[in-house]
Amino acid sequence: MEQSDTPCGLDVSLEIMGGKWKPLILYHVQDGPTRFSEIRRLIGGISEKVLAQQLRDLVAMSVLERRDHHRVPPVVDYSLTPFGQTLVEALIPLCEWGNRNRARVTEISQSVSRTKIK
Amino acid sequence: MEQSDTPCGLDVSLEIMGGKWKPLILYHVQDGPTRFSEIRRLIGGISEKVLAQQLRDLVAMSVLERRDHHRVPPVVDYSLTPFGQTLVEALIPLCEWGNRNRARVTEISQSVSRTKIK
DNA sequence: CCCCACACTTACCTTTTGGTATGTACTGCC
DNA sequence: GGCAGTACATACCAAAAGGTAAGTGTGGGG
Repeated sequence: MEQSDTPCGLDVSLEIMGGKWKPLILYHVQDGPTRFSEIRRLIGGISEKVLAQQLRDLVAMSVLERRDHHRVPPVVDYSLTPFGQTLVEALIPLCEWGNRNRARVTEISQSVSRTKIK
Repeated sequence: MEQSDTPCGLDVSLEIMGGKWKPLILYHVQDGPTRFSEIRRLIGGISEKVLAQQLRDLVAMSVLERRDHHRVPPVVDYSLTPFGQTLVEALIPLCEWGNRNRARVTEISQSVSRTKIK
């Protein structure tokens, strides 16, 4: 399956943060411990099931740390591990690129979807 | 659907290069015009159908440029547009992160899949 | 007493993504 | 003459990802 010598590390990063939501999760957790429901509100559009799933994945990859405050009703929060912190730093240029090009990208993708309909 | 004010541009970048293969394609095209079959060989593991599809997407988003040399048997190559070049630059930190952490990530993901089996 | 909030889990279904196999028009090589 | 290679398209199918709706146990507010 792997037949190239993969000089580029993208396959590694994608194994951890590949998927629609994981980069967004990492980004929104970066300002300190964040609770489940707060992450959900920050991202917007993600379902509880999927968020729980992806958080479990990220914890398993030791990118995030889960803290259960053992209170009832439940209080749990998530924060970056030092390892996760380095990933987020590598992610920041992509954030900036996205912000710089937001207008252009929305414009292009609108014209693309218009030509698809016709 | 979009209910947060999305201060982070990741959603924009992900719209363009989200998916399993697109970042890899961009990476491998960066050294100049590259032919279809060459990209395929460089990446390894991608099918013709999917590659053709994603190349079309990337061209539609004006990240890549397609040149048909109008020869038979067909000769076509793909290269980064100036716009695409800026994206690849934002992608490089992730490559480097992946290369730095390749060993660690493979180790972790192996122990994860082991615990899943048991 | 009723309902909501919390942080999930589970069952079920739809959508998206990816893969396989085949075909195409043509040329160069043996 | 037959086969490989080129850059795809197309039909069909399998797998993965994601969404919806419901349930869980508890406590606090009305």
